[in-house]
Amino acid sequence: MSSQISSTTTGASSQPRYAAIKAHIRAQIESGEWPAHFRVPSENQLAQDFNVSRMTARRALSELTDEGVLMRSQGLGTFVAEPVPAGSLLEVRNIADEVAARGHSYGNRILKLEQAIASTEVAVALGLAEGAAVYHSIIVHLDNGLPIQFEERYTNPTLVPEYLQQDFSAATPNEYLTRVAPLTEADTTVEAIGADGAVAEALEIDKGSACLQIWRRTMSRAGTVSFARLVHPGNRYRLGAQLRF
Amino acid sequence: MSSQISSTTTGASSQPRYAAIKAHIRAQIESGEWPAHFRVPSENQLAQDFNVSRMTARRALSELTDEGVLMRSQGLGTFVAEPVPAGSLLEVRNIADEVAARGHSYGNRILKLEQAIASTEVAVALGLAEGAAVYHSIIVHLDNGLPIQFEERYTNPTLVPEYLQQDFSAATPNEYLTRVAPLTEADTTVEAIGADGAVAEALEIDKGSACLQIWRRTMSRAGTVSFARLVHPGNRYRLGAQLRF
DNA sequence: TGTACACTCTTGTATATACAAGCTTGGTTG
DNA sequence: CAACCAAGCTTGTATATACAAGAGTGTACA
Repeated sequence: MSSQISSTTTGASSQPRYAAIKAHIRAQIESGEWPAHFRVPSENQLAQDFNVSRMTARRALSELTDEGVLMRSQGLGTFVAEPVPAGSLLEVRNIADEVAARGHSYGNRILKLEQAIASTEVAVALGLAEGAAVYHSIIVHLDNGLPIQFEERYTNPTLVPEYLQQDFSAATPNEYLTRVAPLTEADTTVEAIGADGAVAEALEIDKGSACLQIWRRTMSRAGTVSFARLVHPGNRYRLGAQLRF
Repeated sequence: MSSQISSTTTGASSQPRYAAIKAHIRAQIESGEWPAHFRVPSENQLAQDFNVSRMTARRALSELTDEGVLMRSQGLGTFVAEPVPAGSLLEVRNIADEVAARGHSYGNRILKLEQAIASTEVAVALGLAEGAAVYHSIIVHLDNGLPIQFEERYTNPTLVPEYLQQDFSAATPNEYLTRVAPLTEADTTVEAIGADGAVAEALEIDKGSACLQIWRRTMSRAGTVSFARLVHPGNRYRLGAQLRF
């Protein structure tokens, strides 16, 4: 075949060729032509359609995947990703409820559930003495099987002595804590970070990829109940907050 | 030349080869061996050192660049990026001061400065009637010449009638507004978004790449002064907030 | 009937090669 | 001395090719 449209060697007159392919795919998605879960043409198909090599078509698909627009899986194909879900910061809502509200299935993986010794930072946050015993849990929350939150939590054992005995596959820590110690106040800190090793592995993303990290200290009438670090993959979450000061 | 260490064709026994190169570079940076602005070995050099092709070495460098670890520029080389600067959400600080506090040079580009008609959304935010006249400005703020904030702002002309006459290359809108209408309150919303076309162009990043977007409505005793949308490239900014409720 | 195997399509990794284009350096020339 | 130009480095784009590995399909054989 084939037309051999213009120059064989590139030249990059103005924009690279893979950009045109990316733009085309984006347009199809934005116009609604290709809905979520739609199967995108294969690398070879795109290469043929746009008269470029497979590696060039591949680059377009790879970049869109990095940007969260597409999802790929070896042997199956490339698919339009779901739009990023939106979560709320202000209401300290249960992540399981958020997922359910989207009509998705909720799941979690309990990576750690133990008693530990408070570091200086944790002790200060919980209002305990350094070296005091605290409960430490690490849980990954799943939305349709896909990790969307890494939760590392330190809990005050004097206020919630039965924390370690809970079945967190049934009710999330947040749900349990708000039930046994109704919260009156919370400090929250938001930042954008690159995933470290442990987080990257747990969330099944590349080390260093962008995440939203939330630090939250929840307080009840009796004192500081819990100190949590919540990390969301940037690609799979969106976060809104109304702050007032 | 060459050793031809093992198999010519890949095999991908466990981890891809570019991962080893990425890990090596990360290790050098984390150990402090390669400080910010350090010039990383070239693609050809790495290819030789690790006994891979240039394209494989290139992949390692490209991915680390996407992740914000490195910076590349054609003709010059590849360099270790500065750690992402941290900004504050709570204190509504002047972006110029933030930049100066880091010892960097501040600059800006004024893309738009005009009178406009309030859309429904803007009218509601500013407490004006739909269709009322508002001042509209778009400014890009630069840190050492690199765009770090896209600021789109709607200002209430009844409270700040001389807004359009200001020289915003000398004092940022924020600085001017806090001087003429001391703020008493602010609503802020934070979310992670993919850059749209206009933002991507202004911030010199790829369309769709991750950004922190802040909506902020500032109020003074006399009423709502201004409604701003601030977009930071995720790679070049970090944001902290203490929320309380 | 049912299991195993081969075939085919997909994405993933890796290489060798070519040329484009940006920046620095050094030499040549006016 | 200054201006210009060529050489040599860098990264950026593009191709053709090869093999690896995951997933589905269908056929042949026990």
